[in-house]
Amino acid sequence: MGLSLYNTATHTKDPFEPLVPDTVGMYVCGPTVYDLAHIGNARPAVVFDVLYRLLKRQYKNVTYVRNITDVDDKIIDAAKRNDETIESVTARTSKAYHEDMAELGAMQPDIEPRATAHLPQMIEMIQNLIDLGNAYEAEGHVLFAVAEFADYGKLSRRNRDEMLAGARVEVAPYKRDGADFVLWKPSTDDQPGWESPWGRGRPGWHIECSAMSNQYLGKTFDIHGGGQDLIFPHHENEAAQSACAHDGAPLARYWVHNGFITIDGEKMAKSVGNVRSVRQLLESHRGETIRLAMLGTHYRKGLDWTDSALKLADKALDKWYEAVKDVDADTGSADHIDPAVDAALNDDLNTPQAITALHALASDAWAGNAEAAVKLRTSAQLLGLLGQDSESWFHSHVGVTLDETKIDAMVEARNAARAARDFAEADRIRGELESAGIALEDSAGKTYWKRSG
RNA sequence: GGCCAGGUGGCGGAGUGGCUACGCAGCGGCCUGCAAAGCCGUGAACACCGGUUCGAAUCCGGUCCUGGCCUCCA
Repeated sequence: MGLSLYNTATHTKDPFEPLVPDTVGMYVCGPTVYDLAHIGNARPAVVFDVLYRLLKRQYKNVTYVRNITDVDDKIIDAAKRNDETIESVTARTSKAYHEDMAELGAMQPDIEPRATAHLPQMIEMIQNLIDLGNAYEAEGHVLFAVAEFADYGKLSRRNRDEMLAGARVEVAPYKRDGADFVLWKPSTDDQPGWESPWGRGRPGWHIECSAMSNQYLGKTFDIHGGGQDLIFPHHENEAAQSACAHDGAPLARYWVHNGFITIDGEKMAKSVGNVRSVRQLLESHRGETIRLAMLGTHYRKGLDWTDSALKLADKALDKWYEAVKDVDADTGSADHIDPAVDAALNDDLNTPQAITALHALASDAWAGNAEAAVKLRTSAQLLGLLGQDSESWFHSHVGVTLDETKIDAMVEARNAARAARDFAEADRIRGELESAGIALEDSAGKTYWKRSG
């Protein structure tokens, strides 16, 4: 079963063939580190993590690059606002990003380049574009000359005339063409800056991805991913710069974009005041629950984030962890992967379909099919789920108030009461645990407890 | 205004021509000291109007509605 991916460049689901056999390069636009990651930042991290896991299974050499943008005006603003240095803002928020993504079960990319560590490469590429006549210097800025690149607008399917007609911002007077965009801009003394042939300044937003992807993955690589909002202008501009700098070689072969998240049907935005940080969600939900809730909708669709979706995910995980109770967490062997899960994922990452197949396995496992339980464990791990022991899943919860030794003692006391047929006492203990958020389950001679609510 | 996605049962969510997923919730039952979980059974949908076809949620045309982008944004 071969992988196919919906390619924004062709608008069709295309069979995936790497440029070099057995070798895949994937570049995903990572966070601008100026604030805590919100769930919109988390979606691509989780979606491309699933793709990464899938690719690693099928190809020998997979290189996953996800950048960290640590030079940006939003960072400058945040530093001013918090009366904090820029380095402190970027160090603090990228650390938080790593912690939060790890909680969601997202693996670290192979390479995580930082923009500020690649200034020489960016400057070189910009100079190269000037030399080739694709960029020009004007009032301390360097601008990309859109008119010199015939394919500009192809990826995002828009033409320059329409864009200019719809433009809602003043066009800077030094631009030759209203659509020209900044490769380099001057910095004032209180802004971060680097020496360059055009004076002290800093890079425009798009150039870092072109320079860094070139360094780690080469002129043309296989998969370029990110959120849908990046198609224009970010990816359009990256593609234009890179193609011009590389004699027309296309930047990426498959462009993969995830859809947006809304909150209770509304756009998530600072102006609406409904931005949910991952950190905040982790206060009341386990990371794995958030991850499953995210994978419950196909990645290209809009995802409405609601409490009921989280409850659904939590419930499903309870059921699955119960079904794989007797299967070690690290049983994973490719032989046990369910073909239906595999097929669903290979079909443009159809995670909802894969989840359906997991439900079917859980049913079989519940019916006593031990092989199905093993398959459930190993197949779920393709989606980065069911990676922990069932007991630690059930016992883990946020806001723990009772310690486990005490719970175990109470469970024992209750079982003693049950054995003595003192059901009033047994129920009293059950009630006490319940009000502390602990649910008991008597099954097959053993009593399990788990966190509820 | 331009471009791009969508509109599926009470809710979530797959499905590109026929076999009417799946999960949650509901209803009836089995099981259980109680409970939970599980199991069996069950009702319920394809925005609207035309068209193509033996047959359409699925293809074509139109209408209405929703979201995103066009400016920083995952």
